[in-house]
Amino acid sequence: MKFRDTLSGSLREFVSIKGNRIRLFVCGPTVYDLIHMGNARTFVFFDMLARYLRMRGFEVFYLQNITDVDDKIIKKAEAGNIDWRDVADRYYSEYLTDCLYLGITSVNLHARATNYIDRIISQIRRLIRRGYAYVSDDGVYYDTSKFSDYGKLSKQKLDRIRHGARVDVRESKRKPEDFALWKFSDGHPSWDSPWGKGRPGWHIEDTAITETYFGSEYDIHGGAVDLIFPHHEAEIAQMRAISGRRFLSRYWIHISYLLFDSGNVDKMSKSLGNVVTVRELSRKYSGEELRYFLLNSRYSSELLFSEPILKSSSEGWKRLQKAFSVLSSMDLCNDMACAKYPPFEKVIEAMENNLDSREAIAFLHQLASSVFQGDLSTEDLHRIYHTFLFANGFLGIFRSVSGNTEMIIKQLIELRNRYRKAGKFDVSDDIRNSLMKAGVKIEDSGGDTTWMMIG
RNA sequence: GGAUAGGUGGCAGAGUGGUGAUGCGUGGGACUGCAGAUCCCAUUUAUUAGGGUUCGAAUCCCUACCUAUCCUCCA
Repeated sequence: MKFRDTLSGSLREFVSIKGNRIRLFVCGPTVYDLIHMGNARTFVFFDMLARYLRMRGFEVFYLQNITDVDDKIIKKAEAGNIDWRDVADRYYSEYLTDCLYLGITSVNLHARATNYIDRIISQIRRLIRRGYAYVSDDGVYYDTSKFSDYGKLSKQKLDRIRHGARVDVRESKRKPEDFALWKFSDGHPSWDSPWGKGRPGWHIEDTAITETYFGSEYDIHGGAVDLIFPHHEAEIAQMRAISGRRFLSRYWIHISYLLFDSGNVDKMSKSLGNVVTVRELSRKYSGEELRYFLLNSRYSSELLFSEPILKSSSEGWKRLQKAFSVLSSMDLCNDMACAKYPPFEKVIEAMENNLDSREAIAFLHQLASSVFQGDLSTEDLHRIYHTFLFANGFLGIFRSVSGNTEMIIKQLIELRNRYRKAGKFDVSDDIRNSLMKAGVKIEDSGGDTTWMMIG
C-alpha cells in the first residue's frame, strides 16, 4: 500500500514499524461547537483508513485527541456565563453523537487534553532542561531556532516567512515563530506548574497524549492540511527534541479542504462563518449519504461542496444503495470470507493506490450496472455481493436492516402485491405510503418488487 | 513577498505519454395500474491560453492568466 506522505511530499510505500501493529493518531476537534462537513471529511476519511487497515489484517490502535481546553472554549463559556468544563463536556458529547451518525466506529480512544496535564508539564520540563524552551513573562515558549528541522514538514523556509501575515506577533517571544507551551493565567481554567499557574499551549497536548500511549514514535499521523503549519510542525519539534529520534510519525497524511460554494468559493471554516454542520445535514441526509459524498473524492484534492452538489451526489448514492439492496435480497452467500467467491481485486487495488476510495466507488458503480442489466451467472452475483460487502466494511456507505425488520418488510410487500393482483390499488398504495414513511422505498419492476432503506 | 495544491463536458470529479473512468443532469425510446426504478440510444471536436519536446501530450518542459490554501485561531 502506498499513499501520499506530506513530509517526503511523495507517494511512499507504507511499512509499519512493528509488524502488523499500526499506531494511528489523528487530531480531533476543539470542542466548542458542532462539527461541520469540512471536519467530517477528515474524520470520515481516517475512519475508512483504520477500518481498511483492519480488514487487511493489521491491528490498528486509533488514537484521537480532544482539545477540551482552549481560548475558544473559554470565550464561549464567558459569553454564555457558564463553566468552561460544561462547554467542553457538551460539545464533546455532540461530537460523539455526530460521529455515531456518520458511522465513525473505529477510534479506540478519545483522549481529552485536560487528563494529561501532568504529562504536558513533564514534557515542558524536559524541553527546558534540554535547552529547547524558555520562560518568558507571559508563558513558556519553544525556541524554534534550536530545532533545525523546524519548517521541514510544511516546506517553509523560515527566513522567507512573512511574520504576522495574519496574526500579530507577540513581543514576549524571542522569535516570531516560537510557540507557546504554557500560557500563564490565574483565571479559569488553570493548573499549577513549576513556572506558575496557567494552561497548556495547543501543540503540546498532542505529543503528551501520543507519548502516553505510543511512546516517542509511531506510524501514521493524520489531520487536515490546515494543521501542517504550525501545529504539526510544532509537534515534531517538541517530541523530537525530547526523544532525539529522527521521526515523530513515520507517515503524515493530510486531508485537503472542503470548499464551500456559497456564491464565493472558500474553504469551509468557522472563522469564515461559511459552515454547514453535520447536524444540520442530518435532517435531510443519512450518514451513509454523507459518507458517500465525502469518500467519493480523493483525500488529497480539494472537494467542492454545496447543497445542489450534495443532492446530485445523493442521487448517485441511491443507485448504488439500490444495487446493494437488490443483491441483499437475492439469498446470496453472506459470508464475505467465504473462499469460494472472493471479492474482486479491483477494490483492493484502488485502496492500495493512495487510498483511492473514489476509484473503489466507481468500480462498484460498474458492478451495479451489470447487476441491473441482468444476465449474470450465480458465481458472478456471489462475487459482486461479496465485493459490495467487502467495500462497505471500510466505506460504510450502505444501509441494511436487521433480520426481523427485513422479514416484516417482505411480508408487507407480499401482502401489497396480493392486493395489487386483485386490483385493489387503494389498499396497495396505502401500504406503499406507510412503508415510505418508515423509510422503506419500494419499486415494482417486471414481476418483482424491490425495496431499499432511504433517508 | 515566500510556500503548497490545482485549472478536464451543463455540474461534480478520475486519468502522469497511446482517442477522456464514474456519478448527476438533459433529450428520445422500452417497460409500467399509478409512482418510482431500471434498460437501450443520444448529449456528434470536455483537457485555461500560447509555445516547446515527441511518431504521439490532459499527462513532460517553458511562459502567461486564473482558483483555493498556508505564513502561528483553523479539520
